Amino acid sequence: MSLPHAILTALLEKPSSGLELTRRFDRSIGYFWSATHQQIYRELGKLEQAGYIRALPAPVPARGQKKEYEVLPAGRAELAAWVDTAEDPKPMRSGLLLRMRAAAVVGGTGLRAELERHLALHRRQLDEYLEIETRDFPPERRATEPGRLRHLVLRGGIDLERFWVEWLTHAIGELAAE
Amino acid sequence: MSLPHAILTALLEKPSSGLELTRRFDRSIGYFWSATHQQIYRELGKLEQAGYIRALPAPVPARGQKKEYEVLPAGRAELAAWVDTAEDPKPMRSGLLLRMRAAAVVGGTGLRAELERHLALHRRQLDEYLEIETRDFPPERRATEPGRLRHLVLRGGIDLERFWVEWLTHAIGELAAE
DNA sequence: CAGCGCATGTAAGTGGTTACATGATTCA
DNA sequence: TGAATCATGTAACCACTTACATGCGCTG
Repeated sequence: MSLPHAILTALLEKPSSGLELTRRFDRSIGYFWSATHQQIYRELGKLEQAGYIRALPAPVPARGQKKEYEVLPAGRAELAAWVDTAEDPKPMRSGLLLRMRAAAVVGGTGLRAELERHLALHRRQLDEYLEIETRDFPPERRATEPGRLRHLVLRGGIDLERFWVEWLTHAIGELAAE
Repeated sequence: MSLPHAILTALLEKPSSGLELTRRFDRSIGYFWSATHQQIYRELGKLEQAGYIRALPAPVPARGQKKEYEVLPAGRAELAAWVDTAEDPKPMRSGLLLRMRAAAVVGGTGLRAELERHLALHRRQLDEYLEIETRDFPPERRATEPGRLRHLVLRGGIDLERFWVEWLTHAIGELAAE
């Protein structure tokens, strides 16, 4: 039940239309809470009905016309309340680990290549995060509010990708040593 | 679309009833592909219909009676084929990181406590994995088939929990330094 | 024989994915 | 004016979650 809160956060950072939100999800919030444009439009409708956001008055309201949304006080209050709720981490789900476990039972020749492929993908993601870090968080901005929290979030993404790169490298080495 | 393959893997490791599978998911395969008993029963029905598994002949087939399943050759073939397919890693989804990003916008007083809580949970999970490692994978078994792949999978779980513990510890330290 | 735990299931609801539909704008 | 692109939306489907229902077997 977190998509609406992801959208509220994004809209507070900057009022946007549905498609703009979609794009921003693709390269920012979506790194830890992804969403497609269909989800976003549906959710925008619900949030508007709930009185959490409103569409800025548009000259010609019609299908195919851009519609900008902004967060209302009730929406900000809802988000602030949600921030202070507790929620257990969801158990992880990794198709790759599952594949590996299955390979331990039935064998399989393509596993090595699949590990290499994932390694390349995670390396690319790591590089992307590191670029964002040097661009948006120069050392002097890292310790000051409100950048500190956002930098910690990015750090989480970076360290997670590093974990994958290291584990995959290790796994490939083990498989090669057969 | 991986639950059926998780079940096939588990059944190949050891033929089981639905409830036994549920329990084994809770403390083994479920660490990287969790499932509830409702999902498992439903999926067992589908797998049986597809001819991938069969129920071992029971003395009294009736509701409330235990039903053991075993994998048929077609099921093993399906699993072997699946192991050699490619699949991109799904973008991660973390409610905690989202909360943190929201806190950067609307503030929030409970974030610190929530981080501590998650830290405790991840520490406990890490300990559990480490116990499994010392119990099931003594050093001499780690390099030999077929334990090597399974040990790599466990290693993945361990390193992932270590990542969380380290990141959370760092984040809590940063927040304390206000 | 009542109550509890084991075991298998059904039903309804939610959230996310995939495929498609429609209107507006721009530009060759 | 027709094709490409921007922008908003609908519909069907699928996986997962939550709540509940039912029957068997053992034990007090």
